[in-house]
Amino acid sequence: MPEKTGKPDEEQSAESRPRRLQARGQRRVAQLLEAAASVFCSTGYTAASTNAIAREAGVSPGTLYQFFPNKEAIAIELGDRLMHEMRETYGEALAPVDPATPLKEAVGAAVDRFVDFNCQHPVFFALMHGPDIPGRITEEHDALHATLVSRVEALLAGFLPDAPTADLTRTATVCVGMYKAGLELVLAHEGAEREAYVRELKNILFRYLEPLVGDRMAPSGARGDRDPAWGNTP
Amino acid sequence: MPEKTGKPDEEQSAESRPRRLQARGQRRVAQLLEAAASVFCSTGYTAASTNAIAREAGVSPGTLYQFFPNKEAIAIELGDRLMHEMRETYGEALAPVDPATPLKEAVGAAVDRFVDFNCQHPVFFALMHGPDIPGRITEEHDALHATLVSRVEALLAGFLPDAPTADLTRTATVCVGMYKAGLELVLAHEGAEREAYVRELKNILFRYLEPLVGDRMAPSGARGDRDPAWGNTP
DNA sequence: TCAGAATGCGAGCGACCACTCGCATTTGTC
DNA sequence: GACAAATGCGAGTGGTCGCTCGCATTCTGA
Repeated sequence: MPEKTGKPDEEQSAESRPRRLQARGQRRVAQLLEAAASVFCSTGYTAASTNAIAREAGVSPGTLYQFFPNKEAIAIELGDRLMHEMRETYGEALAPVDPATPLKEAVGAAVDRFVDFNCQHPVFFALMHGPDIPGRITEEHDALHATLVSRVEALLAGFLPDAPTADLTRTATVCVGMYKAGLELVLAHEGAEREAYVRELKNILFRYLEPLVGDRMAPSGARGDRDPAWGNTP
Repeated sequence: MPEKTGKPDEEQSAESRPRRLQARGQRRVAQLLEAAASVFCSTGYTAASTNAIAREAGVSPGTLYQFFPNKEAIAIELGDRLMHEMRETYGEALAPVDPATPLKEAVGAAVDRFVDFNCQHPVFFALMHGPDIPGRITEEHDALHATLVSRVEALLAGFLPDAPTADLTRTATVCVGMYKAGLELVLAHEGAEREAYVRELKNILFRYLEPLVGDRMAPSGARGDRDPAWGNTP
């Protein structure tokens, strides 16, 4: 629809933005993305209306469509920017794990990184876990998910070279699933309680993996040195 | 609503169903609920259109509204029937736990019960976890969630009488959250792989709780008798 | 047998939403 | 200053969806 008459000058397919964004335009785009993040966060993707996003940004619906060809493109641009910032902040390989680090610290560091990012960008969780989101976002989410799983799988393979691949994949999938569930709990609380849930998430993952990895990675000798169970302040 | 609350004089507020359902009508209701379950399962609540439900049931939209006042009522009736069947199957107190049973068996039995139910009624999960569902369903879900949390909390309190209430609540919340995430993984697989995920879910919960409960409930003596790690067939 | 209730239909209504169009205003560039 | 491009507006358009209405058919009970 956005393409006009069938003239042979084929620019980029269906680009609705002007060829060059002025400073004002870039400001508008940022403004609109911020508003979209807010609306997506509070109502989810499908329930968010483009008119509501425009209103939140203080512009008219027409202005919104001056910069985005459709509603999906807003979510995609938002997702792309978040993804980019994530990779930029935490390196190209998400949460690279050195096989020499003790399991406890590896888990703790990975959890801290991702929790930090999600706490600073709550819309990321909303976009990646909404059950209604459109195609492109789902692709990005699936890609991220696969990356996470295969990375955890690789870490586990270093500890368990003899384990069947199917078991490794399953364990990695479980880890990522538990991380997501824990992240939801973390984001649902604030302050000290949030920190407590972060600790519990680390406990979950560590205790799940510890018997698989074995004593090789246990920080001290006997397994009897039980964790303080409640409220071990890091 | 199958049971009519005893209102003496005034007509029930906005009751669209006929006063007495004939056999045909009861069949239609069951048919419509089954169709709704199918549509809700595949598209979620909000994306499911009443016309699609009617079409799936092989009736006209008007017929659907002969038996349900609105779309929400369909989901509510479905939720009520599932809730009722759940309580009927597993007893009024959901998964009642005898404080004398070992932790491992208690966790295993509870997980098995709920997994069985959710595998037989996949729409239950869809209804209870959709982010878009209307008020009444959310209330029911919250009630079920609170029941689960408080029940786990009570179980933990039996093992840890000295622990602060906030910690008990948090641990119970984590357990329920992990159970939900595990259930999602279980439902996403089939056959042998599904059973493997069930075992992993039990492992997750057991290993998380074991260090809290302590050796008191460990089945055998030394903690060195590690689980076979992979594929312990119960 | 027959009145009235229950069941069934499907076109259509109103509301909402993603998105468009014509036109006015501002900005960059020469 | 002049011109084009970029920006901005908001009523309007087409489509979907929840739901209604009038009317036809089938069943129940006396």
